[in-house]
Amino acid sequence: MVGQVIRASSPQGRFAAGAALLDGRVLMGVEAYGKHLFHRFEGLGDRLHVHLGLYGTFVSGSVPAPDPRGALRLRMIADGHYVDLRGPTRCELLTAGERRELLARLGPDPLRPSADPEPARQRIVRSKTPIGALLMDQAVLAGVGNVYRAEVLFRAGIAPTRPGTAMSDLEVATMWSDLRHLMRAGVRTGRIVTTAREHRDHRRGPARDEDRFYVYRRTDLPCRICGTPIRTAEMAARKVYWCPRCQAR
DNA sequence: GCAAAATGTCAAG
DNA sequence: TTGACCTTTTGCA
Repeated sequence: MVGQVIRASSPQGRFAAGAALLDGRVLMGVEAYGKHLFHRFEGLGDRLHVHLGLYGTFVSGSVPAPDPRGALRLRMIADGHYVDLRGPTRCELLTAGERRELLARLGPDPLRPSADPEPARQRIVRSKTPIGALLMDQAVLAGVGNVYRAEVLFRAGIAPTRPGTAMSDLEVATMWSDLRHLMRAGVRTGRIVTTAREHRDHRRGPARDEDRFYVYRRTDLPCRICGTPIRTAEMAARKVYWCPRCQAR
């Protein structure tokens, strides 16, 4: 929709004032930092800031858009397409200063080509906090969530409970490049798949849903590598999953 | 029909 | 660390 005049509305009403400000403006660009999305509009200093949170979703399609149903926070229409936003934890207009403050609280985002992992490495190796909690901290790394935390630790063979201080520089560097690789694949395909082809039951074609992860949401199921039942526990307010044998270190 | 869970964050204590 | 919040889907009765 970039370059198009956007028709914006908030059928639910919670973002009615904001939508009215956006309506009729040209969308100039859209950018993501970690889990935060920013839209820039012509002639408007503020930017639209969207954070989906746990259950926010964008749904898009070709016009005509279906009649608004349920709680539809924001609908944008341009160039024969609509984009519906439901359930976000944030949908607001931010001034340049507010945006700067928000970005200042974020660690490097593995998806951004220019990101420098060094600040993340320093925070990790200087912290006694478990690596499973550090990976969820957006001030350490921006964009990593509960799926990537569990999966990247499995792929590295590292227990989520390991303190940051017990992480080597090489292990941190390896996790960073693995996150970069996995998250880019996620952007490219629109879904998260962290299993190597040879570790899926069906090795040809796109991964089936139940084949996408090594440990995430696989409590008590056998580890794909060693058969040991996958364990789960709360860490950093979310459930973390790991294989007690493959991630014994 | 209702509870619980879900790729998350923040304020309060 | 806990509870609140945003909304939909799924599983159970």
